[in-house]
Amino acid sequence: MAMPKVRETYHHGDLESALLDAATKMVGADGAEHLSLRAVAAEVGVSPSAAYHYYQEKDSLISCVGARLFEELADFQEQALLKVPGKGARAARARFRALGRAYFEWASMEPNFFRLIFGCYCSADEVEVEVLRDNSRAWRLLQTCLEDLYRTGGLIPALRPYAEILTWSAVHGATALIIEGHLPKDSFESLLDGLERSLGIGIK
Amino acid sequence: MAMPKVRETYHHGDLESALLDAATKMVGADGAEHLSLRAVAAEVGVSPSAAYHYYQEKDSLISCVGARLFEELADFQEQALLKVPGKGARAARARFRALGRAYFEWASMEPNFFRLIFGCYCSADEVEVEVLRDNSRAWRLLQTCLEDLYRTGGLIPALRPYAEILTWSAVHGATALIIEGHLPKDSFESLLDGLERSLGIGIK
DNA sequence: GAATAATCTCTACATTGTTCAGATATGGAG
DNA sequence: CTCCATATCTGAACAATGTAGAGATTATTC
Repeated sequence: MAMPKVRETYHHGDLESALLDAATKMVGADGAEHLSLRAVAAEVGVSPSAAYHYYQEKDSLISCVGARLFEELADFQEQALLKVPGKGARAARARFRALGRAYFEWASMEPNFFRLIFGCYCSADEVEVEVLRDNSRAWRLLQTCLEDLYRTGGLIPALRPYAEILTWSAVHGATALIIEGHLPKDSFESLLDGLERSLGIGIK
Repeated sequence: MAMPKVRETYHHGDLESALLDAATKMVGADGAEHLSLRAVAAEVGVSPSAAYHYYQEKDSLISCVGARLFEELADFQEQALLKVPGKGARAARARFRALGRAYFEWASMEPNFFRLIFGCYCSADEVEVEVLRDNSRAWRLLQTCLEDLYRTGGLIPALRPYAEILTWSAVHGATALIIEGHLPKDSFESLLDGLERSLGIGIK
């Protein structure tokens, strides 16, 4: 564990994001369920109460970490997509795989991040479900990817209406099950194979 | 909150399972992350330390709750299967849907149960993954269901090798996403439709 | 440079998981 | 029936936690 920082100025300068950074790091290392507000404050070199000027309670801080991680996941998927340019069916298929792999790889790198954003700390209210989904960047990435596949003929037309929910559910489910040890790691590639074949993706 | 019990005998009689029962109830109501050992002991009418004769630590108790819930989920799915007898393709297809629905319904009834058994408290070691999966009752239910479908011709043969992982991943993923509010509730039926169509289940 | 606001510290409190010495009851041997 | 070993439970204690509030310290604005 890193030595708690000692600062010279009374005012920290950017305590809010310093707390967020420290909390993010510690969530990755130990899981959100073991995060201690006091430990975060100590790591930043500040008294426990100081945190309450920026976060109403410990759970608010955790939620903010979650919000940031949602963006990071989307970033990671976007980066993966950028490595697969092109407009044809072949490229569309490669993007589909890249998208799924990125999801799984991101989760595998820091399982505690994945657990946080899809666990109880970050669950959405019933009201905002529809809004949330349509505005989520990751969801839109998948949508355009499937639309590309559809246009280039790399997706069975009759399955188009189900492609999004099927893909997202399967990729998310496999990732979650593998991370918690209910499926072996190598089953993710099998899942992708199965998804492609069952959706008729990339049939030559 | 129920009044803490007061018992007359010094020895409780069946403290181990009483603690398990109380813990299970409280996990359902408040989530495993908010479970308090002291509260469980108080509910049973016993001092906090008494629990340590049966569970090494708080997390052991939680894990035991999880183990019981795994069985309950399998029971629930078995019950759902019993309502759909028959040997033909039609029955096999109905069982397939019943299995998926049971999974989702069980999780919807008590989301905190689902969160517990598929969260960090119940994750399996890497070593026991293979053993665990093959010995899991729920997994075998799905296996025989898909085998029935395959034999009766209600499943595209080329997809047979992928059917299990695809189905489990998709059903689990959709359930998890819906429970945490990332997908609307009614999308589960769409998912089942999509799964059936993409696997070629029940094509007349 | 003085008043006001923002930022941070200190102390305090209730609650938690956990430990351990000791109290209490139970079951079996004589 | 009695006594003793053993299983079972209690009580007090400890360190750590989240959080509240009063006060100290620095920044900002006029």
